[in-house]
Amino acid sequence: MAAEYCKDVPTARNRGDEPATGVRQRTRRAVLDAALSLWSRDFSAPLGDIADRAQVSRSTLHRYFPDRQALVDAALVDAIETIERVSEKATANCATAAEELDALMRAMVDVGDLILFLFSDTDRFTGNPHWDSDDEDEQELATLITRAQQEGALADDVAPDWAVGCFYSLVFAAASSISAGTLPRHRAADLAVRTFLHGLANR
Amino acid sequence: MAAEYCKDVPTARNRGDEPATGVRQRTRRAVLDAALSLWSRDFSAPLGDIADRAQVSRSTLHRYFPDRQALVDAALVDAIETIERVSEKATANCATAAEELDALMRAMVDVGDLILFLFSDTDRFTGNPHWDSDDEDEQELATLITRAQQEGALADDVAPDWAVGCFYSLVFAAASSISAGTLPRHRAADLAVRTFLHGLANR
DNA sequence: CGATAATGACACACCACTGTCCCATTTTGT
DNA sequence: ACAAAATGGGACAGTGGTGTGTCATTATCG
Repeated sequence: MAAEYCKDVPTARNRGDEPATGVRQRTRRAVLDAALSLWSRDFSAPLGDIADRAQVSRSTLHRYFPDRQALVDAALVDAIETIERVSEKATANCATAAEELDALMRAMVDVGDLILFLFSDTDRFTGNPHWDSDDEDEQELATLITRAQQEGALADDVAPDWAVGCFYSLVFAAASSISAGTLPRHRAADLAVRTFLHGLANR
Repeated sequence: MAAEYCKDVPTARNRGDEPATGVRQRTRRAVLDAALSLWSRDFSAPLGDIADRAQVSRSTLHRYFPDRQALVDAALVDAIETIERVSEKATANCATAAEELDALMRAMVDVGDLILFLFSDTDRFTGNPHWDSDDEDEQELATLITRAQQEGALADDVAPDWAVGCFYSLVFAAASSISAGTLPRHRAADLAVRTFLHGLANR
């Protein structure tokens, strides 16, 4: 018999990248959300659990994402896209670098699950072709921090690498507090911003 | 035939809790260290990998820890014990609460792998009978923070819960930087302490 | 040296997750 | 109402981690 079998339905690659009309786009989104939601807490969560969370059969999940790796990749790019979109929107009209850091951190806290997914296990995506997109973001954050140092908002003698790691860690902490119900969202964001800006400010 | 079979050798429970002479104690330690080292980065690491890291056959590993859960429990209590011991030693002769926080954070950074193991996945040990021991530590840290607030070293309007989470997050960040080779140990510890104390200080 | 302790190397059976395939059923759009 | 699209629900084999057990070999200690 012939070589390629058209499986049963889509996979988004079986069709010529048409915008993925209504239904398909929605279930795809549901699966991605479920994956991000579960994998942000436990990356070893099986596909069956994700399908359940997405209220979809495992069959359907496999139709959209042939294997686990495909879903991982898709979740990765989706998370990065969302973060970039949210970040850009949040820092649209900021005067100073400090303001920008403030807004950026609050935006990150709002999508804390994605941060957890991306950074809770550093070498989870090493070697993934899509991971580069995020390196750019980190670089962008590093330059933003340098700018804040030049403006005097942050101390000069702080290693930018530390500032970046510190930034994400505090977002992480805030997101954890929120998801654990320890602190209300706005309060957690306030504290994270305050801790970051004061902690790295000039003495 | 009788009920219980003595397996092949120890398990530490088959014998009457004698101090576990030389060899046994050493291999047990090697396995625990391997488990903590691997699980601190990837909790789904299989027992075979741990046995390899400990330079021990999987058979031997199972002789010391009958099943995965037993090793998890043992690693948990061992990590907690180490942390408590190190903490106590570090904060032995501190005058102020701020000094104590400083020393405590540096001590935590030194055993960063254990912190990663314990806190990288919050609900990893929920329901574990041995997990309580650590709750006490967190409580102790909370009271220490309250004391620092009374002494004026930390701001009053900071929620103790946040301070605790923030404390561990910064330790986490420092440990990550060190293990990634981004920063030398002492530098990372300095920055973490500085960020914490300044970040939560009065304005 | 000799007895016991400790280990290594396998061979299994078991189970959960994965990926594939098929077919019946429901939903969507015309 | 009708055809195509989308889904659900299985059955199935492959795979990797786990736990148990046996036996031969090595290390340790009296």
